[in-house]
Amino acid sequence: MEIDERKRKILWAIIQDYIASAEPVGSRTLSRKYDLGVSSATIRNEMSDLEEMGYIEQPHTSSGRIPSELGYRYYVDYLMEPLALDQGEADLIQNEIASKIDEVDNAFAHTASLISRLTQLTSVVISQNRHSAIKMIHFLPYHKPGQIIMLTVWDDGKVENAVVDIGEEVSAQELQTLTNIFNDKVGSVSPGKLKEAVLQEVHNELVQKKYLIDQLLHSVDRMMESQEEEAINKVFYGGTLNMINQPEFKNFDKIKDLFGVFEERNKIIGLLPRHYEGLRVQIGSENHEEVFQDCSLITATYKINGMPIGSFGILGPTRMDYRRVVAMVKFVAESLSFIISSKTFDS
Amino acid sequence: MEIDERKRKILWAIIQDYIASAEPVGSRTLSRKYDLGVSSATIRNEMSDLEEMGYIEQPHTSSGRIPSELGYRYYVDYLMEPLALDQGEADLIQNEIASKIDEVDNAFAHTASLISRLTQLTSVVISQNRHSAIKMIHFLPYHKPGQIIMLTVWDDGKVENAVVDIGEEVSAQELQTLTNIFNDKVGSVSPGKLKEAVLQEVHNELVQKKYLIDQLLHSVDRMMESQEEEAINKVFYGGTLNMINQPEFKNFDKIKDLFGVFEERNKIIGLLPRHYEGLRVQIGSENHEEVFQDCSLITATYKINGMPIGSFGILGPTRMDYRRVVAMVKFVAESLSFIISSKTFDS
DNA sequence: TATTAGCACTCTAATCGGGTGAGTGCTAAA
DNA sequence: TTTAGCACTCACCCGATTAGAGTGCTAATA
Repeated sequence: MEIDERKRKILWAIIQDYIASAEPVGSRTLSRKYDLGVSSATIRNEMSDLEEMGYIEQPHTSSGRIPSELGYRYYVDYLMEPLALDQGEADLIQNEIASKIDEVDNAFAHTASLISRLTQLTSVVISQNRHSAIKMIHFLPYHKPGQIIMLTVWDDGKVENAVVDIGEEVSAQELQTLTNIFNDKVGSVSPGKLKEAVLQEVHNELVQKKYLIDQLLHSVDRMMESQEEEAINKVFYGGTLNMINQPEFKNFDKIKDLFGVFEERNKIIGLLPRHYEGLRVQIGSENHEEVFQDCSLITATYKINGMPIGSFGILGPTRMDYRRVVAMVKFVAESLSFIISSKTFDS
Repeated sequence: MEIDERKRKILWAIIQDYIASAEPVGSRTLSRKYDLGVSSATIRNEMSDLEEMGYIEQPHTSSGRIPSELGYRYYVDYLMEPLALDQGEADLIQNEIASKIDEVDNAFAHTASLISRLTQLTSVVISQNRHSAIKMIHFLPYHKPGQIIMLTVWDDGKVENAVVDIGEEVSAQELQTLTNIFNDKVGSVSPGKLKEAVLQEVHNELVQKKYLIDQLLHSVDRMMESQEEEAINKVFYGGTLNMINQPEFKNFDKIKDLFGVFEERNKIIGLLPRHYEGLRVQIGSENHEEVFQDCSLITATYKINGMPIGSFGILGPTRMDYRRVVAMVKFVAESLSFIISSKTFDS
């Protein structure tokens, strides 16, 4: 059997109506509310066909039909005409991102919150801090004996500091010397070869400080490790509570499971795209997380100067307004890309 | 009317039973399960008295009785005998805190999570970072022109850094000079007088850098402000989802309101004690937050070297096991105080 | 041949009424 | 003062009934 124009129209109408009402849609409702030009009996026949083809299903005999996952998929791929975001909303989003961009984490958190307010769904931002390399190191005195401050500047512009134990007193002068030695090497040598390179430089009066230098090299290693760990993605949610309002989640166990997943940040990260750059619509069981069986997840990656560095997504019940949400996700990902790129252009 | 020994016993039994079962307690249940030495009819009479006195109430005629807030209050104040924490649990808690103490925030988060697992309730830690003063400042070169790194060491040992715009190129040499000037003053002068003191020092070749110095002073101010903002209490929750399991919260609106309050961190802060040092038991409407009308909140402050720096609390339905929770809160607050104090002894 | 009106049928959700059980309050006897 | 006994109340469960929305099928129609 083939899906002809009339079937398409009916499927479209069923999905429209179901998205709005969350109730199974019957043939009479369709013939009344949508201008299909045929009687409810004809619609019934067509619906019967659509059901056989798997696009819609009946919760029980003698109830109206609801879209199946396949139905939503067809809708998203072929029926849904693109929607331009309302200008007011677009401005709102861009302002929100732009005004908070100085504190990037802050910008993410606020964006997630704003989008969830606009959609009444749950939004999530994942920021994948990419690894970076050390560009400059400073060793500075600290007021506790046997400890110094190590300050590192990274090639993405980030500055980090740590207090490190070195077990002996070192004068400001010596720290300066060490700083110079490390800085000479750190920019020009690969991280693995730093140790070797630094040790080459150690001669004369510094030989007796061999132990100290080992300590420092060790601290640098640790700092790099901890940076890598931090680079593990950060997750920002907005409007998780909105899920409680969705009729498909009027069930305590579901809510509990859902919030449980929200708390396990790693799971969410696994569900959002990392490298894929386009827009992704995952419907129902297409996303492999049990609690999200009744959900759809629309995601896109955002980029800095063309390189994907994180993703943005909106989560809601499969019965969501795909048109609007898709437009929203696209726009947010683009705005994030644009604004973050423009801010870090000179890095 | 006076509350005599028998009434006390009956009230005690009612509360015990209700805490365990979450069901209204009837006179027959009491006479069967508790060895009160009188018939159910007598208990009925006594219960009638207790109700008149306001210690218990009836959800509806012909149901059993449940404790009123006054009843819980009486129980907590006069009936409940103290409970020693199970040794295994005590060890578990201390290990958890001790093993995570290097990252204080981490220790708080894990402690909250552990306690909520042990009690099946929600736990919350508030850490009030006290304000501190700058002890040392370094100005260092940054790789973007017109910007430098400002590194501040605070008198509680914390080290912070920030990249600041200064709008002009400054040599490493000049930065060193400025660092020296600022450092001379910053330790010895009150923050308000820093500006004055620094400017006094500015003569000769530095006069032409007046604008630069203004910029730096401004940055220092901003850093102090932002530190103060951060010093606003941090909140760590554990087991917020446990509230969903409580029969008194089998209601979507309540759950939603509750989680809404959890998200508004400031509200929680307002509910926990800041300066009060002992143990506080707030029952039902004793805590002035509408959503917590059916909750009790048991809190205690923890201290560093005798000075309260935060608080720990457990939130649950009014029908909670006060004996156990009180013991738990006491123990956690003491452990936090002890372990944190011992770690920061030399600060 | 495609469409439609009509009708019997199905299933859910809401409503109603009786029965059950836990519990109370009151009264009168111990 | 305590207790046994009894009438009464109320929530809750269960089954039957009904209303309503919707379907599938059939036969008539264009």
